[in-house]
Amino acid sequence: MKKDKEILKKVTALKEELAAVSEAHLEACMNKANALLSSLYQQYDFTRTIVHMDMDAFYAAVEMRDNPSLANIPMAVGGEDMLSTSNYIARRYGVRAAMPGFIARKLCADLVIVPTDMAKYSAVSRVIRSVLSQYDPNMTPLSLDEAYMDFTDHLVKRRELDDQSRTFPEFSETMCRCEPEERLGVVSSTEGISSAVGDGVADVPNLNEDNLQNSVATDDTRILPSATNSDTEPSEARIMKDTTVSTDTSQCPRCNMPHNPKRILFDVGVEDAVREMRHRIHLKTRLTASAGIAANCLLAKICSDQNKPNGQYMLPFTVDAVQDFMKDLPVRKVPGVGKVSERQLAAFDVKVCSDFYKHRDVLYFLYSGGMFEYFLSVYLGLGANRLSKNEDGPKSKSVERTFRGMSDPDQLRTLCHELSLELAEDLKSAKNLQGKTVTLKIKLVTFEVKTRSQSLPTATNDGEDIYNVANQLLTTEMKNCSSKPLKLRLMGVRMSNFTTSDSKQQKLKVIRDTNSTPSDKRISFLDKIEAERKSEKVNQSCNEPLGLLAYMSTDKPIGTTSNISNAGRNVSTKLSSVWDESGDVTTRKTGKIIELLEGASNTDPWSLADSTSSSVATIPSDSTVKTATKYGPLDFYRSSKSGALDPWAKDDSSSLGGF
DNA sequence: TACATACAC
DNA sequence: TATGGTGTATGTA
Repeated sequence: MKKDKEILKKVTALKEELAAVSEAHLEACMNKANALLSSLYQQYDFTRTIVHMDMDAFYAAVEMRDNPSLANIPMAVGGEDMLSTSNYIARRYGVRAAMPGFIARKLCADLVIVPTDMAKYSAVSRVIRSVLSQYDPNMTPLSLDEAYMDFTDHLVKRRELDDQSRTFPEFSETMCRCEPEERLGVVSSTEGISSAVGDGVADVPNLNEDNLQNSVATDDTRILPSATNSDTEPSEARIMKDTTVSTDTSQCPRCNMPHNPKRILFDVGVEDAVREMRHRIHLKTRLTASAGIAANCLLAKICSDQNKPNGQYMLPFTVDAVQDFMKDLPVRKVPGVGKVSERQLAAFDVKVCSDFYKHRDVLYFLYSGGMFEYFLSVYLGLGANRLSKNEDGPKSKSVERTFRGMSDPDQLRTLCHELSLELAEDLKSAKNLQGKTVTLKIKLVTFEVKTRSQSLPTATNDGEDIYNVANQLLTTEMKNCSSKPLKLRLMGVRMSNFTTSDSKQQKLKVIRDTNSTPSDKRISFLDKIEAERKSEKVNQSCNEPLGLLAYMSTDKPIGTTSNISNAGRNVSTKLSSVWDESGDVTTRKTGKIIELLEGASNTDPWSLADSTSSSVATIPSDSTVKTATKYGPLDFYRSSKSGALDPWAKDDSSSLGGF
């Protein structure tokens, strides 16, 4: 409603812009687009076979599995405030994920809402992943219930597998569904599996089939008809007619259920491989999955949605098939095109992917280069066909909480403190991550969202450090709109800009000192820094430009920008935070850290010009400069005898910040 | 770097 | 009866 208006406003603005543009300009846009198109066209690559698998209504399916009374009624998983997912019955009423519970109830009065149990879903997810890994050890999960796999290598190996390795028991609730684990010749670690069992998947008889003589009953094996087209049928439907039921009623020693004499043999082709994978997920979890098979991730992902639930779809590996498939695909199905983009694009008559082509001149004009290229590549059906290796840790960590309108500053501060401490704990348990950028997020009662961030010169994960920054940002915000009360419905704290083993990140270190600090203390602080560096196992050479951090005491607020001139060169700096003797961040309102990123000279005095006060300060020439040749940055501090010469004394004589 | 948006799950 | 939490990417300034 209100959102719609904003989108509309943006669209009309864009339309006006478009109307004002000359035809010649649009023609130029068309030419550019065509040029890009022909270069993109070169990029087709059908050498890999990518599979995207997606569990059907995952959370809801798990809950239905574990509580059969939920199986035939509309239900959803989540809270009254927000649903995570709904089962297919509830979907018929329009009940969807990301829908608040009270709206869902309006749509479906009988809706049963089951609370989320992430621990359980994680456990199930581990079991699923153990299956997926056997088809691609480098499988990359997108979430608990979704993953990409590159089947290329498996398909090669698969041709060498004997029938037995491609044979699995039929699914039956009341019979043994165990299978030998290593039959595909892929060593699978069973640790994850065994820990998952008992945890969250107690209902699955026994998933921990380490190996076993639970071999295949070959006489009763059904051969799948070789699949020629995309499969929409549930795998059970493929089981062949009636066969004599075996008289083998021996029990499985692991799950204590009778062996199922009925077996399914899966073929060596791609589609059977994927059907087999889905079947094995079903055997192990009693849950169904859908899958897409295509030449790249983009297509595979779109395809997995095609025959959902409990189906799969393969897009043939030819340019024609791909283009034909994309032609009529609604843009909304494209990953990355959400509600807003859909509306926006629709306003310019772009509804299906071929419209990306049809209106390429207009789109070229309207969108950024990156977005435009994405649109065209989507139109062509191009996408990554190597799975990214997920090797970098998280790029940010955050904690946020929604509550009922709150405006009391003390309460807000308390909350901010709690969030900061929580975040700190998260960071510590996440490989002791340390970050430099703290972001405060607030959502007003009006649903307006604001983020305010501030970067520190050094990384931290200390709760109080984080709070100091977050609270500073919060205070600024509260002051900033003091006319109104600043009523919030959400507050969040995020840390980003994590320190990596990159030399870049370790370029700068802080040296600080006060004149009240005896020199031994100063030295111990230097030692501390030194020790820190050693512990970070740095062995970078000194190719970086010399850097320096100086400390100055002031009452300027954080965020004040200053210009420092170093040998005639201006370097813009920003007041960011204050350290005490131990190097810990303590105060936020007084003090100043100045970073000089380049051009440090270790002999000349530095002159400092504060842009806000126009005052000029000069570092006395008796300053002592230390060079840390091994690590790159220049360490700089002044000898103890600063005295009256200290140019910064005028800023705050009480805590005279000497070097 | 700071901020707003959009998006996915 | 009143709309979540976590994380990523991108555009823009």
